[in-house]
Amino acid sequence: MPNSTIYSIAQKVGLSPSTVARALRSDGVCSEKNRKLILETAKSMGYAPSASARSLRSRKTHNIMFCIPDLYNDFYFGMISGAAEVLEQNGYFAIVCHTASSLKKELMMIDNLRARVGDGMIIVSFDFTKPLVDAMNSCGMPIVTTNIVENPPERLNFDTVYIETTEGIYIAARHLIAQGHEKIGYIGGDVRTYSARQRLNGYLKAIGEAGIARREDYEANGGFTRDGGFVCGARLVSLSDRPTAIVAANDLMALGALEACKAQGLRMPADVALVGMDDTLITRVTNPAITSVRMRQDDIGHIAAELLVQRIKNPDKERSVIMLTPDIVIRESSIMAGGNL
Amino acid sequence: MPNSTIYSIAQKVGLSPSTVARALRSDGVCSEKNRKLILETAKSMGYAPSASARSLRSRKTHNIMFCIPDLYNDFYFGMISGAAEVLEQNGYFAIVCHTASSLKKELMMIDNLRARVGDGMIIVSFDFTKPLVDAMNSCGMPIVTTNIVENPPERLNFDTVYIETTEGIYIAARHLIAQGHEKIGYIGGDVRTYSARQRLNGYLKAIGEAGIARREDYEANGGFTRDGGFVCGARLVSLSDRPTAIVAANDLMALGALEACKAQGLRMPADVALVGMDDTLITRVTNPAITSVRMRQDDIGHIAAELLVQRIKNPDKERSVIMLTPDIVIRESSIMAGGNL
DNA sequence: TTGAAAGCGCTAACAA
DNA sequence: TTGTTAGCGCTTTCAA
Repeated sequence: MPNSTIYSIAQKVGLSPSTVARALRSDGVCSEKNRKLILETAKSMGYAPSASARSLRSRKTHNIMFCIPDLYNDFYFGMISGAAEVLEQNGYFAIVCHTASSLKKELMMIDNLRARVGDGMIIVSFDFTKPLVDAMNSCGMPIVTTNIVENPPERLNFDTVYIETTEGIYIAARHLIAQGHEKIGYIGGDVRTYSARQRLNGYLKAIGEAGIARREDYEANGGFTRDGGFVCGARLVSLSDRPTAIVAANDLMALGALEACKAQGLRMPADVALVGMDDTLITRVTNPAITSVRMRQDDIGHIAAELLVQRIKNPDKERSVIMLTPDIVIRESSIMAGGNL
Repeated sequence: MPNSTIYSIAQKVGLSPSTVARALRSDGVCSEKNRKLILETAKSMGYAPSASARSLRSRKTHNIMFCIPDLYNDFYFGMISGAAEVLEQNGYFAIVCHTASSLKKELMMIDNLRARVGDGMIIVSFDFTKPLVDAMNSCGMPIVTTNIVENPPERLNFDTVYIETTEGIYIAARHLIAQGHEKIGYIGGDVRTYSARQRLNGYLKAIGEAGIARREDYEANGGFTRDGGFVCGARLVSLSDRPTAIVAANDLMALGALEACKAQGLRMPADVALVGMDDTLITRVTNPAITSVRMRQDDIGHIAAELLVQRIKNPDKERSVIMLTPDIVIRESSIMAGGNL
């Protein structure tokens, strides 16, 4: 059906193609009489402008590619909708691309960007390895990342908005300390990864500042999985000198830890208090609901989109790096009064 | 950076643009020597083919638009990945479009499809109202829906793959009946909606077949929300003649019902058995884990993609309507042995 | 206010 | 195997 063009319309109404084109765009100059005629004719002929012809000529697609490593994770929803909102306001359309954390796909997306599938890209990735960073750097198109690159080359050609992970865990631990806890266990990840080190540092900083001595037996590596959280949680709470509170470096591990506590018949938060991280749906479903650190996904999306729009308008502007600070959403798992199993 | 074209490359290597174009496409005929030269030159010049030029000329984008009403719902993940897999195998790239259940956005997406942003569309929508169905019908592009249209006009121009909702609830109730339950409560939705009526019918069919009399006080409208499930669940289990099992028409309501049972100190499944629907993540997080009807999202995605690919290859083929039958994933909430609170 | 003409970068005949 | 040519449908000068 959509096979009519400005030419076929022009022929039908007896005007030139350029007049038709002008009439069709809201901004183009055209007499009211002709515009009305043209619009009606276009409609009756089922006219739809060709996106490729338009963007070939105008060098604009009005699309923004939004690359997500894992759609199966509600962590990214807020980011997507935060960004989409801003993008729409600026006349862009967000194309969500699922990269499944695969470098190959990520590189493919960069190629698509270079092929002008979109006018710019927001990319979320677990690890910005050298090949990816190089591809992004040399691609010559506006890109915004939502993580900081750990060992960046001397010059990065893209903007970044990120949230302080270290601070997030710090806040979680501080919250527990403020509740009077002094024996605080920590379930994190493999410290060979940057992200896991950042988080552990947040924990260490908080207990250090509170004058609490570090205890190796209070630290565990749960691998960011629910099972890992369960195993580590079980181990922590079966220590003879049991921690009275646990910080888990993500909600999945917090869930595992919660289950471990229940399995051992411990009341939460009365016997063990718990804080997770990411503020995902899980935290609202468990019983007790889990206090969690909110990583401000919506703000990240918002700001990423704004940075991108600015960059498209002004490709030569200085690189922006914006840091956000997390906050904590307090639920039943960490509050002394009114807890139940 | 990606500003080199086949012309600039042709000039540099001293060959014609068409030779360059042929060399660049893997299928094009070209001497090995020249191809090598061209490929190297293209790489050194940072060449990236223009997606819009290519698709303007070839009338193909190799994109498929995948419209989802609610990204904040893991129900659709399986569908997306199931479809993406098939699409990728066929050389297509899935563009995920978030319509947020808004008719306006859905119509916008149809317009984008008509503008050839993609070669076809898979659309998931809560309600295929007349304006939407009309737009899809007259758009002249390949479309696949994953729901059945309730009151279709005489002729539909798109393929459909859907899952029998009625059957899903039927299976859920049958499962409970097979466990020996005779007092089975039902938490559904507003029967003014098609989907809620379908589900209720599944429940009625199952108990009818089992010779169990219908009891109005065993049927509740939970509005498909967690809170609704809680209220209805609480009401059901406080009946003097308490049901020993509950079918909830989605997992959110099942969660609410589970919480209501716990709140009343009832053991699950010993005192009350429970089955939900949709097999979302929730079911694995609760304690006990909730038995749920799996709506075979991955298969739906798979088949939708296959139907679409076929339709693109052969636009004139007969309309296909494929019906899938749900199955049930049995977890702790409905099995007599080994249940705990 | 309208029209003519050129060209965005590619593909696809066809000819050499 | 390579080159020539003619568009795909639009936007964008420039001229009328």
